[in-house]
Amino acid sequence: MLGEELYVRIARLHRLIATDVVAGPSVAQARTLGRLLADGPQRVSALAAAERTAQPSMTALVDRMEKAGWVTRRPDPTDGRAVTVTVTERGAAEVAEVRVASGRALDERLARLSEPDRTALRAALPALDALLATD
Amino acid sequence: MLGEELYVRIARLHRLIATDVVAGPSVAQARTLGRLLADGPQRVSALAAAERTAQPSMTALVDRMEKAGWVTRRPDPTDGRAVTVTVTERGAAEVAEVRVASGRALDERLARLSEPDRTALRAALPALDALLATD
DNA sequence: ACTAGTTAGATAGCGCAACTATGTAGTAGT
DNA sequence: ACTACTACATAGTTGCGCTATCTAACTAGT
Repeated sequence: MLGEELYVRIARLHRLIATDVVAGPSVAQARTLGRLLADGPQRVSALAAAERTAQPSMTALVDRMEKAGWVTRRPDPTDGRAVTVTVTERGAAEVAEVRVASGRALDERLARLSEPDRTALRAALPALDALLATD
Repeated sequence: MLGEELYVRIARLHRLIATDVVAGPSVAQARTLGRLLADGPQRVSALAAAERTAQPSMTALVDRMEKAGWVTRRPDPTDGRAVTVTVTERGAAEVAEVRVASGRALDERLARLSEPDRTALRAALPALDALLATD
């Protein structure tokens, strides 16, 4: 089955990219910052749902990113319970940097592959997106 | 750059498969059990190197798997310092089960994709392996 | 053979990321 | 106004990673 084949490879690849991260936001933080940059400021609960985590997990994640100065919490003017998480300029710069750095680490590995292999990976990107969209 | 594109998707996919895991070995444990099944009993340090973790991390991972009854530690007869980690029958059964289960969860998602998307993913498997082999 | 250095693994102690259960406000419905 | 629900925070646990350090055992050099 394809699922079984993919499962192991994704697990190992994740380990690979997590190891290559040197500084700045962790993988989970980069994931969340990326989401915030793509979709704009959001509530904690909306972020948690988007990232498929429990709400307390997201609260903690936002805590750490706020402490690092990458996001800010702002009270929602229309709802006193809600909090809006926004990426700061420093956060945006940081995520751009870590993306380039992690991308470069991966690119160095990709450079050692054959051209057909790289083509196959490039061709699989839309399929990966479709897979991620299955909710 | 391709690396940047892949980076984010792998991170999200990992989150996806980790969320789908219901019981049994975690992703890290399944990864290590799979390695042990593929390459046979190994020392802790060999496992750590293969899984790209620090040796104390692997000691802890083996601790948890040993407690769960999935592996055993045995003294190496030729080297008094070394320990050989072996998968138990229960461990082998468990990893087969979790692979099928996780594979199935992914397969359910894959079933919702288009045939060309599935073909593209299947075609990318060798490239993923090549990427994993870049050490 | 003895000492010095190296290697294998375990331990201690840390941080991050996830979870469940629960608490505390604020909002909304009747 | 009371009740129910919702949004977030807090407490406490677990898993997985790390570095620094310890002990025991092996290896080499004299």
